[in-house]
Amino acid sequence: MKLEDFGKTITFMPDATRGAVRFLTADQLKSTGTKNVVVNTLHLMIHPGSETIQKLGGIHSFMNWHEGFMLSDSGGFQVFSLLHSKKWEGKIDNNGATFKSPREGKKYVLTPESSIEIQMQLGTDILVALDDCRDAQVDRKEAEISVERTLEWGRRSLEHFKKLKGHENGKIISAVVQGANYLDLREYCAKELSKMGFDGYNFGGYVIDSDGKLVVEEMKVVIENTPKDKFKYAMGVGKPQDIIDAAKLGYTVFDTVLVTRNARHGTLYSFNEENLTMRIKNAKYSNDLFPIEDGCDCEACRNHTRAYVHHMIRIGEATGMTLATIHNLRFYQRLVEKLSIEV
RNA sequence: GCAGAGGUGGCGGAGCGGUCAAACGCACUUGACUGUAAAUCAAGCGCCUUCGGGCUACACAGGUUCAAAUCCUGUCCUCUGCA
Repeated sequence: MKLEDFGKTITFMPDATRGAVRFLTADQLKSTGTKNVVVNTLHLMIHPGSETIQKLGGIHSFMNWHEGFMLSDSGGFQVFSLLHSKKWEGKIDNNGATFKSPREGKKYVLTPESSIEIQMQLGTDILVALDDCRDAQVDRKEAEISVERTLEWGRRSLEHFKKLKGHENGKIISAVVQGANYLDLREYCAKELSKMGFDGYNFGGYVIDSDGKLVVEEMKVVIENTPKDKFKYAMGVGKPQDIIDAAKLGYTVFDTVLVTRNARHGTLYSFNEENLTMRIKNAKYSNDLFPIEDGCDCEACRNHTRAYVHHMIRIGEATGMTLATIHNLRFYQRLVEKLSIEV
């Protein structure tokens, strides 16, 4: 597939935040039908460092992943999940964000320019402009700050991308639309970013409200106010139903941590279950000889019983997490295949 | 046999007169996780309940006390040292 066709069909990208989809080897990931994956700028910047990855031949080669494209998230989500939520010390101003890693006590600075620089060094194909990500329900004033900063950081990111000849080097760049749950701010942010001319537009912010519902109205506004011929990426979306709903709106690119994290925690997906999920750790599966999902062609379902996966996960054996992750990712790829046929 | 230590909920292990249905782990039951500081986190976990509370419990049997898992006596077990 050519990079200009990215997002023309629905794609689900697992998160390999620190350079691996947790508990899977590249071959195992490949077996799930996964093509494109997401890595994280901040986490790879801290370990092992973007220069190191560059010296080692780039992230594709480092991870031995050649099935599809790699997208690097800018670190904007960590501005929200680590700094705004005060899990890490640091500060955010109009120039950028400073993260103090509690593990090494070392400071890391992410500016629009440095984020792009790092992403170029990583060697990913699809870059993301740095943004100031916020919760879905921040107050109006905070949302306005977030939008203005995201616009300015978007402008600077794009400028730096061009300066480093991103397109000439075979890369594309997307921008993130912020605005929390204020529809007019979403519209404003989308329109302003669109004027700048990015290759794709991402719906950013925390994608679910306090009731756990996908913020559909906000997502719709962003679709309506960004160029039709550019890909739309719903960052962090989501539960199977959320992906179905977002795809109906026009989003074609998805990633979420839920698939793999749920797998590790024992929540598995199945089209045979009423709400599409089953909790494999539940006592009732302890002597169940059926596969996780009848009809699934993944390694876990072809070779193992629910009882086995139940046991492996309960005793904390890594094999259980691996099998569960393989199954959940295969489920998502099958989900996306179904959606592509319907769309 | 002698000397010492001890017997607490499914297990390990606190408590050593009242605030103890009993800390803290583990196990168990259920739930949550949405651009990953998550192999994490939360709730429940004697029995009954109209959710106010009630009942039975800390080896067993007695006793002291207003009050005992906690103090005393006896019985039965377990472990460690010495013979």
